[in-house]
Amino acid sequence: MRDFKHSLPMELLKAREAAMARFRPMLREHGLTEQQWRVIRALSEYGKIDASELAKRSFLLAPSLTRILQFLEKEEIVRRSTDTNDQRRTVLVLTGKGKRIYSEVGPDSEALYMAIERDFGVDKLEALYELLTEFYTTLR
Amino acid sequence: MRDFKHSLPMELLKAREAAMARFRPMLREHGLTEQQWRVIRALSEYGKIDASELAKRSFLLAPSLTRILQFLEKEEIVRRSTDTNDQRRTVLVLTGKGKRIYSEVGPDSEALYMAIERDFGVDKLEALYELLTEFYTTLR
DNA sequence: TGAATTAATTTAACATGTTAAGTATACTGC
DNA sequence: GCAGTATACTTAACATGTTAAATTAATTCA
Repeated sequence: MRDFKHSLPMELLKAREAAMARFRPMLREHGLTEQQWRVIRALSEYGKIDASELAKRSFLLAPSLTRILQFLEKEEIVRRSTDTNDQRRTVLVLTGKGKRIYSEVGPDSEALYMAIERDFGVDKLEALYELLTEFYTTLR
Repeated sequence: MRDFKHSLPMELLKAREAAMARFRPMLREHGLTEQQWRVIRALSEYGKIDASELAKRSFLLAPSLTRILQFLEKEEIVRRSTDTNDQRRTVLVLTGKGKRIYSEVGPDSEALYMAIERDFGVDKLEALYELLTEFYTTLR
């Protein structure tokens, strides 16, 4: 039987956890979870998009996104409206508050990325990105 | 601001999800979650160990492990006892049923690993393991 | 056109992730 | 030997992950 140390999902989890251990405290300072930040970031980059698109961009399952949007709407970080051409669709945008939060968290996030690049090396980080992308592209 | 496509935690998540998408249906057939399987696997490899050790081996936080062990004990997959030298510690072992489950799931898991090796390439998979290990070792 | 099907989102139910607080036992130094 | 501290879990509370089912609005096609 394969050595437990070579459990691929667990190794990916460990790497992810090592990264998140750096980001999580910073996000917590801003009162956000990782997933809420992913949604804010996606909305900031892609502007006005519907929930399906947002789910893809932020890599969240629909039920998770539903709950997160309920929270973000309550906090007045996002605003929702109904697509006029397709009433099944919800369209999301960042509010002023949402944009302000993005502009506050963004630089902190960027600083942590640069620290990771410094510690691990830009070249190796690029190689890792490359392998990861190739991996999940191949497996699909 | 960094391109959203270069979000490291998300890329790691995507890779992990691509792998789990293959394992999850198989585990479901056996009535297990990924985490329950990690616990069974760790107990099978390391024998009789206490909860702290088990948490480390299966990479689970203590509260998650507590709940998982409650489930596995109810299902009579693991048996718990108290360490005689340190009554704070819980010691876990697989039951006969637990060992049987391990022997049934193990080969299915192995087959999926071999399929991944075939699709992605053993060499690249090794390189990925290498980079991942180096990454989380460096970041700690 | 209207019944059947498909698509977008939500709800439900249960498992796990995450942080903080609680409980019981062991250890340490005076 | 005992007060104070540390350790090993467990519980609590809330957020997210995962699957299935429900709801509502579009689409299809006989």
